Amino acid sequence: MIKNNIRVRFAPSPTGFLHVGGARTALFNWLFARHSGGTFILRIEDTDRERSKPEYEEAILRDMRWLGLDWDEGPEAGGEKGPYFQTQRGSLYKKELEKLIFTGNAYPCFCSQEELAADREAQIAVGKIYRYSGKCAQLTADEAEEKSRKGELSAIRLRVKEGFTTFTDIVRGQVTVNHEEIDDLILVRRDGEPTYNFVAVVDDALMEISHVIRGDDHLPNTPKQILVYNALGFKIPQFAHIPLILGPDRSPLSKRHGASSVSEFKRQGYLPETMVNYLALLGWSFDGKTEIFSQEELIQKFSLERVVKSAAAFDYEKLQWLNGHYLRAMDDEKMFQLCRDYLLENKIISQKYVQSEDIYLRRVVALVRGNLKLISQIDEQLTYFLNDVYAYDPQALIKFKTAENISVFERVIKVLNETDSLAPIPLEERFRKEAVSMERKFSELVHPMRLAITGRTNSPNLFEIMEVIGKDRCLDRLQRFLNSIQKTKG
RNA sequence: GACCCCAUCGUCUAGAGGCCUAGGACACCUGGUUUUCAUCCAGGCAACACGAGUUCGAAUCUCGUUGGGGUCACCA
Repeated sequence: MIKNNIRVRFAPSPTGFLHVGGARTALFNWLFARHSGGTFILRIEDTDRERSKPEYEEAILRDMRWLGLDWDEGPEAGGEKGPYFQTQRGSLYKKELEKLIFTGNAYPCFCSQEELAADREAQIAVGKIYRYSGKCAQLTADEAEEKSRKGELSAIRLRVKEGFTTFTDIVRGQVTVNHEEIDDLILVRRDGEPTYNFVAVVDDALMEISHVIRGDDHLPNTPKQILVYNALGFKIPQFAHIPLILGPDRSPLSKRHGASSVSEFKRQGYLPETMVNYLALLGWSFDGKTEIFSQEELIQKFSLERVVKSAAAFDYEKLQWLNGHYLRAMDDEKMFQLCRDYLLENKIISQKYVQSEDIYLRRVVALVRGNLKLISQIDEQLTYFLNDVYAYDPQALIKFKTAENISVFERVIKVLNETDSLAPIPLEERFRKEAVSMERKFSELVHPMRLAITGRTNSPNLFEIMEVIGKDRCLDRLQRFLNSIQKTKG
């Protein structure tokens, strides 16, 4: 496919799992790229060597793939503008830094951390806002050289002149910041490591990023970065800052609200199509009416102009409803595979059982799937299919374990014994007739039977269950229930 | 605290001066379908944060107040 000049990127730090906020940022970038025929780039911002871990990096790639967010350039994909790991781009930063020093847009700062800290405290004590004094900005080239010759270490700062920076954000509109609000920011630390606001700009510029789509939290960084773009002589990209995702209590979404990382949602039994659809709806809408979007429809309909400005609270209930929707729409084979994988992963059933009972399991899943909103709920739907001994619902037990039900169960067992085929429709017909002849309501027959055969008051179609479980097991279960009534009531 | 951003039902949102007695979805409530649950169907509850302007007319424009969020690092 021929790509145009639209290039966007998602740039996670491998310091943790992929958070839903990050996932949505990635999604919006991806949708924008796919919609416009542009290029989607994945860049790993791993310069925080203490917190970055390879396992997080792997997890992020895995979760991105699970969501279906494929990247055109980046780790494992390669690309012309690499490397795509910041830790491998040191020489590029060095080269750009030299440009800045040569043009006088950056200068060495010899102030020690202690000095700066003291300065800060002094200013705060007087009730002023802390700003770097600009002391080292005054140093002449000779003075600076003299200091370095004496072995004094320096950080490198950007020289910020007076004035205002204005930019137009695609979702926020025009934003203006007075340079008084901006310090002479550090570009390279005393230890030689470049800082985020410097490397992000260099990377975005060198990778020819046309649209920077990222979280709201970067909005205050943007004027600083524009200053760096200008100092470097690079073209400024378009910016689009998307609002943050909050928890149900409107504080930033975190683990204490429940699941907050993509892998956690996956583990709980959510589908990737659910996550993509829901995340797209969180902060974006098409017409305010349509709720269900396939990935193709999202690509076709997405636009940054329709991204909302305000932060959205994550609604776990709506997510679950959506998942139920996608689960219902799924074909039996895929549903079976997902359930089987879930049951195997959580060691609820063994590989051996899956192999020997393949047909049985398929029929069971097809039966109970109607009640699932999460794949993980398959577990508790399965109890009476996997075990012949199970607890009875206590309330229902009181209701149905009655002396008068003795004759009911005797009849039911007799009828079932005389029945050869358990095909659900004729079987139901047979019991309907039986209810009439017993002068009982059909439900008065079905409910006690359900309790005996499943242990519960609700289940899928009882007669389909009976067919799947088989005549012998059903008779055993009915007989066992009858015996227990006779023992206490007889 | 300073600076920046935001503000429509409980939640996600539609709404870009008259189409709004504010629409849709989740949740909730009622009824229907079903052997039960789930589904499905029908209906209901429920919001323009507040106060001043501008205007013939404001959810929509302006200002202020309040509330929420973000950022203020030699973290990313």
